[in-house]
Formats: sequence, C-alpha cells, structure tokens
Amino acid sequence: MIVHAGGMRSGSTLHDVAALAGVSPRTVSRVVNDEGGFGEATRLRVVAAIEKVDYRPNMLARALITRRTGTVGLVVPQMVDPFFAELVDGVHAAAKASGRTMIIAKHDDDLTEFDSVLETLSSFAVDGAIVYSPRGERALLMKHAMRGLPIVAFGMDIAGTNIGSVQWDISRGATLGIEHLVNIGRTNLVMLSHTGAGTSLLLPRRETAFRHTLQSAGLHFSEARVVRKDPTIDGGRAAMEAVLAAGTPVDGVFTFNDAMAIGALQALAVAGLRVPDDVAVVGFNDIAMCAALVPALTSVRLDRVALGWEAMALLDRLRVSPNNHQPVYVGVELIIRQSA
Amino acid sequence: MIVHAGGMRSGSTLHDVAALAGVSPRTVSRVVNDEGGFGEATRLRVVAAIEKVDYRPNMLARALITRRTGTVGLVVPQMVDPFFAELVDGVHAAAKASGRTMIIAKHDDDLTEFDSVLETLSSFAVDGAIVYSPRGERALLMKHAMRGLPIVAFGMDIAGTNIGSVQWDISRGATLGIEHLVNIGRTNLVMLSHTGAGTSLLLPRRETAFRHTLQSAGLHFSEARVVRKDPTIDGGRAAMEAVLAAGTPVDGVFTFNDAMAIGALQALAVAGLRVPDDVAVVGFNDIAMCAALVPALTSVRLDRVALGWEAMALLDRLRVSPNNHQPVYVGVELIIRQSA
DNA sequence: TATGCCTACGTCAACGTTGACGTAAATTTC
DNA sequence: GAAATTTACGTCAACGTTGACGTAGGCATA
Repeated sequence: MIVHAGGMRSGSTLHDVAALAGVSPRTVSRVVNDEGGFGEATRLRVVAAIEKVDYRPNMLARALITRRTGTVGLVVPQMVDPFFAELVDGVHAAAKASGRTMIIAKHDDDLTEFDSVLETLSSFAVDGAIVYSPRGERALLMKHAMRGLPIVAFGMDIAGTNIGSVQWDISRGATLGIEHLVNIGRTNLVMLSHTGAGTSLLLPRRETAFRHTLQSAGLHFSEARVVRKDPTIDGGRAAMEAVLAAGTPVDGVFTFNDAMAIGALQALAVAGLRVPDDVAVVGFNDIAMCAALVPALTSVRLDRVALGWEAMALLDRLRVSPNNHQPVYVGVELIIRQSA
Repeated sequence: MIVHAGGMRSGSTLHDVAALAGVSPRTVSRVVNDEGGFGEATRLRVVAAIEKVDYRPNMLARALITRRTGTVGLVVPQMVDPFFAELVDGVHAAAKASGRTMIIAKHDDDLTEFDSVLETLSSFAVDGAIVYSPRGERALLMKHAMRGLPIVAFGMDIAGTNIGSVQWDISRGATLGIEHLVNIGRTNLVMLSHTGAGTSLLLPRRETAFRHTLQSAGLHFSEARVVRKDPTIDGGRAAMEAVLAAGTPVDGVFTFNDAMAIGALQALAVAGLRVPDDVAVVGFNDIAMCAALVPALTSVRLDRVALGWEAMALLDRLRVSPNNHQPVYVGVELIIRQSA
C-alpha cells in the first residue's frame, strides 16, 4: 500500500517513514531517538520523511518494550482545596523542568478509587507516582510499590522497596507560627483544629506543637483552648464563634489551615473585634489567597515548589536504587503579613 | 521457566496464567474480558490461576491493538482557580459514573505546553479528551482532532471531525444576574470586568449582556460603568476602589467572576459601605466559597456536574459518528444569597 | 445417517516499537 | 598493507495482548 504523498493519515508509523526515506524502520528509530549510528545524509532524509508523513512515535508500543514513558503520575485527594491545587503546580513545575510530562489523578479520599488510580497509572507504565495518600493509607502504597511502581509519598513516614517520602516539618512550622503569637505579646492563645484527629497523620503534630510552645513560654494550656471543627471556612467560623461564645479570653488564634483562619477572620469581624489589634490570627499552609485577604493573613508557608523538586529527585533515586531512602524534609517558613 | 508457585513477580502475563491453568493464553484473555466461548470449569481454573500469580492486564499491550483504554483525558489551564478545580470534580464524577478513569493535565495557558499535553494524551490512546483551551485556541484542537483524537471543547463554538463543544449560556447567565440587580431596585449599576477582553472568548458576552440589560431596563449605560482589571481578588478590589474613588454613584455591582466579587466586597467593607444595603453585589461562576463568605455571595451558577455529563455523552457520540455535532448548552442559574 | 450448527477451545499474526546481533564498507592502527 | 576497529546500517525477535480464523467434538435437524 502506497502512502499518499503529503497525505495526513490517522497514524503513520516507523514503517511509513522508512519506506519514504528508503531505509529500514530500525534506522528511523535510531534517528528519532538520536541513538547515533546513522549518517548525516540519512538523517536528513529521515527527518524530511518524518515531517512529510507527520510521524509521531507511538508511546504505547515504545513503553511496551522499554517500560518507561517519561511520564510521572501525581495523585492527590482533590483540587478544590487550593492547598492541593498549589501542590499540583509545584510538582508540575518540577516535572516540566526535568523534561517529563505529568498526569494527575484524584481519589476523593476514597480507598477504592485510590487503588484503581494507582492501578491505572501502573498499567500506563508511568515512571513513578507522587502520591498524597488518603488518610495516610499505607497498605495500598506498599502493594503497588512491591509490584514495581516507584512511589514517593507526601507527608507520611514510609520507606521500603520502591517507596520513599517527602515531608514538611509540620511541627516546626506550627511552632514558628505559635511562637510568633507569643513574641508579639499575645498571652491568651487559642487553636482552631481539625475534627478528624484520629484519621489524619498530619494533625496531632500541630496540636502537640501548640501545647509544647505554650508550656515552654510559661503560658497556661488547657484543653478548652483547642476547638476542633471541619477544616473549612465554615468550620473555622463556627470554631471562632464557639470560642467567643464561651467567653474564653483570646488575643491570639492559630489555625489548622488557612480556610479555618478565613472563617475566624469572618467571625471576628462580625463580633466587632479588630485584627490584629484585638486578636491576632496565624494560618497554616499559606495558600495564595492569604495575601489577598483584608487583613492579609500571616501564615506558615510550606514550600510546594521545593516539595515538587524533592519528590522528583527522590523518584529518580528510587529508580536507581529502590531501597533505603530516608524521608526528605523541605523548608517551612512563617510569612508575616497584617493579621499577626 | 517455571513460575514460582504463589510468588509475586513484578509482572505476570497471560502466558503465566495460561501455563498454570493448562489452557492457551487466548482463552485466558477471553475469560479476562468476559468474551464468552469458554466453559465454566475452565473459567474457574483460569480465575484461580489469575489470583495465584496476581495477574494484571497490561494496558499498553491491550491498547496497542484495540486503540482503546477506557480512559479520558481532561485538560484545564490550571487548578488554583477553584472554578477549574470544581470543573474537574464535575467531569470526574461523570467519568466515574460511566466506568472510565480520568487523567488530568494542565497547560497554564501556554500553547506549547497545551500541544504537548494533547500529544501525550493522544500517544497514551485515551478514548477522548475534554479540553478547556488556552485563550480559545482552535488550531491545535483541530490538528489533534484530525489526527484521530476525539475532543470535546469547553466554552467555545467549534465543530468538525472528531470535535464538538459543550457550553454554558454565558449571555443568559449574565443577564440573569444583572436583571436581578435591576429587579431589587438598583439603578446605578457597575460592572467589574476582565482586562483581557480581546483574548478570552467568554468575556465579551458578559459585557454585552450588561449593556443590553441596562438599556432594556431603561437605565443609562456609559463606558465609565465598566471597569476592567485582572480577574482576581486583588483585581476586583482595585476595580471597586477605582469606582469609589471616581465618585461614580453605585448601588449594584456585577462582576466577571467570583474572585473579583470577593475583592469588591473587601473594598466596600473598607469604605464602610454595607452589602447589600448600600451596594448589592452579584458574582459569576458560583464557586463553593461563595456560600461561605460574609455576606454570602449571590452568584450565577454554571452547572459543572451537568457539564461533565454532557461532555462525556458528547464524547461517546463523537466516537460513534465523528461529524456534525451541534454545540451542547447546559443550564445556568442565579443563586440568590445575601449579597444581592 | 448425513448435514448443519454451535460450543469451546487453539493457532497464528499483528499492533509499533526497540534490544540483540549480524555485516559490509570505511577508517584507523601498527 | 594486513589486521583491527569503527561506522552505518539491516534483520529478526520480542514486549503482552487481541482479531481473524481454524477445528474437533457434541447436538439438533432433515
């Protein structure tokens, strides 16, 4: 069958190019992959032929043999929370810089969905997966890692064959935020925390830091100073309202995340309290919106770009030697704005 | 080579299963795909063997032949804007319900990145792509569609072989929002719009609706009543401040999107104006956060779940017959809350 | 009883590419 | 100038799966 000159077929192959250039498909492959082992004149003919038939390599066929695709998978619970959306951006930047394409998947904190997502990535032969596990789930991670998928997990201590982790030092971040409240002279601190203490691995560290920092500052800690609600704007507002309604004296608030801080700001405004004059507020995560709030929110920044880089680098190391990789920690930093 | 009984190999194949079950690989394939043409006793042996060697079909090999993967690609500019994050959710729900897995990619409004993303999806043989094109770019869409990738584009009028579109009736949505301001007795309306009028296809419709609605309500329209800034919180705040600084009389504000509305609320609060008593505000898109604001934001809701469904359904129709598909419109609705 | 059809498989090639290996000609080395 | 090496290719098989087709045996039908 003759390839119609200049015609755009739905898919041309190495064979089409080879026929047109008068060489073997293997040589075309060498040119495409720049393997060397071909002459300049040949290269030019092949390149011209590739152009003419609009040849694109078939990743499926290639990956079937090489078992590599130049693609990394990123798995997050969701993207509606800007924290994860910005995390995606950080990893995406790192992937792009290292010449890889990235495909994203979400699991909505559903274990079945999570499993099937890892399965899909695995069956597409991605070079590795960077994963924010639902509720710190480990078993499924281990399973897929053992089957041969290199995995970097966020925010959890896990290690083993084909698996490593990248984390922020949450405790230190929380301590930074709380110490700042102490340093600016606040003595009646309250923490607005996350209901699901038992299910999130990240949670207890912030509360622990709160307790310890208060104690080492010589301030009184009591359980009444920790209020737990949903980690949302509404949850933050409700928590702040509860604190005010209970009459707890308060001049400083530290929140589980920025959404709760936004809710707290709302409740304080409604109550006629000024921020930071009457009450100082420190958020956590430093989502982009923090800077656009009135007053702009002081928050603990978790460096998402650095996290993306470290995750990508760890993935590379896993592919070289799949074992014995220590958790990697990336920087946290307090961004001081108007609210505290 | 003998398969070690019960051993977990990095990848078992149809051949391993077949050897263990004492049948041909083709028969195992029939069982796996439930094609029929096998006896119950055979099926049981095969299933047991699959279990024992932990067999997983290799999607690459399968897709290489069938050219189908049961996977759809979703391409969006970014996910930091909650509007897109919620769009992802809508499509994801539809994909899940129709038994497909979804992979997501982002292009950051970069044409090169956009091209390479479509290339990647194409080379992974996704069954189709659902795409929010950067700045309404058409040529690249047509190119990839012509090469055989079924594409559903969001929010732009486009049709052709392997390509169709799904849209909201932006004009109607804008009209709903503006008429609401008129209906509650506001006569001095202002629109906070998007700077990049020339580059976004969606933009002019809202401004046109603003002009037409004012005129048909017998209200005075002047260019001074449209202020254009970045479609962000900061942009919205700046635009609102500009309106107030100019001394333009205003008791109703319609914004390009919710982020700008949030900025407007901030500026109004700083200026000591009450919402909605002094100034009513209507946003656009109805991102989830609208309900959590104080005051809760009245906004034009674009049904993202319905959009996901329609996109998925259109993709199916494209696969059956690749031509002559009219743009599909999905509902818009005004959600009235406290701000107007 | 011969014919036709259905069931339950097996065989073989193909999808598009790359790894392993072979080889003739050109080039370098001693 | 013969031997060794390198260059520039080609050939063949394999990756793991499915489509197309073949076939032996069982069963119903004429």
